[in-house]
Amino acid sequence: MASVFEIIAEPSRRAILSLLVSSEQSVGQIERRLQMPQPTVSKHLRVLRDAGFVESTVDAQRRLYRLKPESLREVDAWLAPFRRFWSAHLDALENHLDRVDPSTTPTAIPAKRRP
Amino acid sequence: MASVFEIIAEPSRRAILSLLVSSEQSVGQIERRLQMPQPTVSKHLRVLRDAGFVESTVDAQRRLYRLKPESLREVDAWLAPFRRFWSAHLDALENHLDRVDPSTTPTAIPAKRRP
DNA sequence: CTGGAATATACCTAATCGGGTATATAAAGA
DNA sequence: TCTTTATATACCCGATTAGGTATATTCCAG
Repeated sequence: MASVFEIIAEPSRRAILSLLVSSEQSVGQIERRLQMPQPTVSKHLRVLRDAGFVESTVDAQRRLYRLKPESLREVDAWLAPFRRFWSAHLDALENHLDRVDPSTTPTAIPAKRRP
Repeated sequence: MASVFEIIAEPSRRAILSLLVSSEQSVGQIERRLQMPQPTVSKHLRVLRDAGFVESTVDAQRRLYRLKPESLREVDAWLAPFRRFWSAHLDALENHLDRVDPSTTPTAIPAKRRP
């Protein structure tokens, strides 16, 4: 299981992560709250732990899992260049780039917008 | 191909999206820039278009693809609750703990540390 | 030390997905 | 018209993966 993006592609894993936002939880609590079988929970937690999304401490027979959200920064960072698109003027870009000549390499990267 | 998260789980698709940040590109341009075979590019573009990540206009035989990044807002929104974790103060977490839903409270609540 | 609770893991299977190749379609140019 | 360019799609295949079931392990209670 390679990338951060593949980890959070799984709905159950996102649910687990979101659940852990509020507080740390034992496997059994996650199991009951998310209504999924225990082996499924454990398996996803294993993936999340290997990827550095969560960490666990031992509490008797229980394992308490808590969030370690540094990994999600990678997603946040990847998202950054796209934020400027939905933050404001998108239409000027669309209209102006309609006539781009694609015959040769389009190494020219247009800046955001030129007033 | 269901969720936004599954769409961007694919490295090639993320590469295409990142490439389109600078400007719209034809299929051939994407093919050359990312060094991937044309059917692969077309297939990923199809997925991205169906998911609303890109849109295309016809330019003679070419198709020009441009970003339509509204879909990525969903990722951004999902990420929001986690940002408070890596943005310094841990005490914001405790405010969040008040929002724990007690309706699905499991039978055994560990009395570890509850005020 | 025996039984039960909590968690992890091994195994199998079905479904999905991405890459590769070949081909279809459409438009431009000779 | 015939050819070339540009893109889309159909098909097959190998790899990955998530779910389900059963079992192993660990720890507490009696």
